[in-house]
Amino acid sequence: MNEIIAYKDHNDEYYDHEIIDGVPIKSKSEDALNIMRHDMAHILAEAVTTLFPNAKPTIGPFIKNGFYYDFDMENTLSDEDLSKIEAQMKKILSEGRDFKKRSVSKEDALEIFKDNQYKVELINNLDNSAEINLYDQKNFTDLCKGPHHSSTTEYDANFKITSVSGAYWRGISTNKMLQRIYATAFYSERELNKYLKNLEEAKERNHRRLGTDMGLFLLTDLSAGNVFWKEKGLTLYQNIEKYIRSEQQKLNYLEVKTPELVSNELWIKSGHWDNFKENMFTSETDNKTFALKPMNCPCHIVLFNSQLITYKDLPLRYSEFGKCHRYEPSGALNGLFRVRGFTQDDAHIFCTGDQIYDVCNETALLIERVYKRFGFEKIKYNISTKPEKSIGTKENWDNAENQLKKVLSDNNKEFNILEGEGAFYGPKIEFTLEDSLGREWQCGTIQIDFNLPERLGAKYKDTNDKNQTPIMIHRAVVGSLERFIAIILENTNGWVPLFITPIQLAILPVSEKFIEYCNELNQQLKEAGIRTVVDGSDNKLGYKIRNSVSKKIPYSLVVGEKEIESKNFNLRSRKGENTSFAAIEEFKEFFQNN
RNA sequence: GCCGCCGUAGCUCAGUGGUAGAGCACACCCUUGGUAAGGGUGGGGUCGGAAGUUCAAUUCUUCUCGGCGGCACCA
Repeated sequence: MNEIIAYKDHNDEYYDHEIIDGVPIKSKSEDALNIMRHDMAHILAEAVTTLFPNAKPTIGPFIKNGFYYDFDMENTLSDEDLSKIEAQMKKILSEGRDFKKRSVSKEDALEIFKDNQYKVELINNLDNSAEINLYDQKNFTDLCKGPHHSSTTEYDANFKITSVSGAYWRGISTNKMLQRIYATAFYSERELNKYLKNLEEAKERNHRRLGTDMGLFLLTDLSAGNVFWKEKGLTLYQNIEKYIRSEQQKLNYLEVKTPELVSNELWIKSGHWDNFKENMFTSETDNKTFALKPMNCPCHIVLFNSQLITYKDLPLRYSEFGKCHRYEPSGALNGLFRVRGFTQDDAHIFCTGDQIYDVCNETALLIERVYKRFGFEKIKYNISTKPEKSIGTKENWDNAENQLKKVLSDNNKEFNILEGEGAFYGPKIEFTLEDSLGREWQCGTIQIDFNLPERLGAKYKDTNDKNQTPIMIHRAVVGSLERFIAIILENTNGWVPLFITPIQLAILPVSEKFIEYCNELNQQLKEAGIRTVVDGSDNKLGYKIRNSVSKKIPYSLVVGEKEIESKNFNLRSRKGENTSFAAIEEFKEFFQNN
């Protein structure tokens, strides 16, 4: 079967009829899958309205991996309700449904949906000249522009309701909250199961669980959204910091540390007080108002302004692992992904307009290098351009945008342009990495700023001894260290790269007799900079191995009579593979090089 | 902040209108062991917090704090 079921335009917008320059959508294609998912949304709506006649369907689009439908209804849906709905959907599918398109006048449409204020609102928002389409199926009619398959009998639909949650009507927080039913759907049961398994896997890899099991950090209600780092977690954190620092030093960054608590005088000047006062932690002391810094940039400009800077000093790169605090709404907090106290691997580079290319180029390469080192190979790039409301001249914007584009294209990177998505103060590149479960995380950013240096009075002397305002480039590589640690943990299921892992090697004495030898060995290895631990417990070897593997220690070293006699040591990987070393010195090298 | 669900031992979780239980972990004892769990004994919980209903609340109700899934937000 390869028939045409719909068309799409070049913005991937779907149409139920042929359009100029349209691309046909063949059955069973990726696009057809989306259409099938939208079909399923209608099936879901029929099931819900059958079981709950008072439920008012609102909108129900397809989304990545599935679809949802929002309903306004009296009773809140329980898990049992969801099972019932799922069963009802299966029943409907076994009967099969045809989707029949019908065009009606606005008056007729308003009459048909008169009991559903949401559909009425949608109809009233339609262009008066627009054709109003309905899709009829047995027991259900929806206002819908389509397209749909002509019948559910054209494919197998394997679906599962995954969750129910609240969602504002039209996504506006002052509107009524509706109940959104999420579901996933695929053609084959195999694909469905694969997807569900992936969801399970993601749950298993949850960084909160890993953090607890591995003894990395503590999250407690004593300070919601702030992390208590335990010694192992801090080791991880410091190793990440150390590596990024070493890379930055190669690029002549000047690492600084600015106060966490700063007078609101600075935030008023920078404009943050006006815009984000409600989201800042403040303190009244000595009749003055202070705020915990929500970002580092104004502080770096304070440092910049404290000295006489000339064109010879540019580009000037201030970096800081800056601890910032933002009052995030309670519902936004999410493990280490979204916290109130976080550390940015921040830097601000002051430069001239001519230096934008070089600075952004070195930064883009830095970001890529760092991601690779942490095991992320797939990176996506977006460039956000001038929004409607912005400051700075058109010329400056064009220059900056072109330089950003040139950086990426010169490095043979494909990128998307997000028109008008830039900040009001300048364009940016965003770096998004993809993890081993296919999830995407936006981490790095390079942002050009035409505003803040001017606003805070930053100046440098040019070759004519005239004062000029520098351009400032904000950049972050991993973004928030806290969040990045969560990403790394979930990406690797706790098997973080060897050079940052808190404990690299567990030394396992075969019996009590060898503990002393192991302790000496441990001391030697520690002095060589290897992070080791001795398991001197009264357990059998198999148990010790199991234990060190479950604590995510990547290597173990079994030490007994055999090893001590022969001086031949086997480094055991977590998978049980052994690498033989003729002397301890040899694997010092192994750890230092990995 | 909003909607829904949840909060019981260090961890994962069971359970009940009559003040609690398992597995793992931990301690001690036996075992001195060779590559993913040897055996025994034992300690440990104001059942998130406050108030209410009740003869009696961990269990029911309300409030509150926190967590999770979304929505909204994210300089």
